[in-house]
Amino acid sequence: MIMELDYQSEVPVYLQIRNEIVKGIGRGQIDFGEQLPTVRSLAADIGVNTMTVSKAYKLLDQQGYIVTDRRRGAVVCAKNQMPDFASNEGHRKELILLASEAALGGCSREEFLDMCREAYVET
Amino acid sequence: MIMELDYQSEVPVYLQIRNEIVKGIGRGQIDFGEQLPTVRSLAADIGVNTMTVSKAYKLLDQQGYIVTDRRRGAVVCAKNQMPDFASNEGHRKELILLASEAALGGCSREEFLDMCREAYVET
DNA sequence: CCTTTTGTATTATTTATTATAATACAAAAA
DNA sequence: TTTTTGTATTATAATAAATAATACAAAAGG
Repeated sequence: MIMELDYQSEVPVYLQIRNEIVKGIGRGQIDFGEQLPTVRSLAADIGVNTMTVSKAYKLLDQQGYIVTDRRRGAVVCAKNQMPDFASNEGHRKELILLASEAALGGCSREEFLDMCREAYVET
Repeated sequence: MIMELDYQSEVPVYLQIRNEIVKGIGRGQIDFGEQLPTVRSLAADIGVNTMTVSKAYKLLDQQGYIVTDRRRGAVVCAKNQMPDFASNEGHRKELILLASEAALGGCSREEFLDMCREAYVET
């Protein structure tokens, strides 16, 4: 599994792993129902501790992106079981902050929306 | 100065202060060129340590939102001096992650753009 | 049966971050 | 001269992040 990590980033590694997997599912590089690599193999691949990957998987499980099972490993949920976006108040607040920064940073509403449109990849 | 802080949040207090000020400027609640409260008064207002507010001001200064001066205090920059948004790669990556989560979470591209449009308040 | 594999729990340790506290400083303004 | 400004300093405490080594329960494969 390809995974771009930035060890200089202020974003913790386990969160970066979580984010990369979410983007992978969103882009279609990881399929719904697909079995993720085991924590041990992924940890070896990217050169981090087993528990760091486990922490990422646990978070993905808690957020409803995957189901982890001691016996079956980690499996991506079905499309219709993914966590709802519109009802997530945290995401709304993130968008408001980003939009504020955009407005201050010289982006008109339409320019901002163009960037948002570009960020959303149709599957 | 009104400031909503969540001490249960995983976002550090100094970052929340920074974010609230950026949103305040973006919403027009804080004017360009306006003098911000002193670190001591804001710290007393919201009940945190002086250095916590100082850290927020220092970050805002480094990012180009305000100018701090030992003698003149903290002053919001002019509109045309605000940090550029479109060229900020970090913001692009944030948008891509959000868009991925939106796509997985049942938001069509248009629904996602509606949320983005709603988040951007015209001044 | 036995071995392997699974995610995770546990314990210990190290490092970095966050926040508080009390003090101090340089320099402009009053 | 005194006050006010942001910030530097030093110390301390609490929390978070990452590593390390080990262990466990339970299913799967042989």
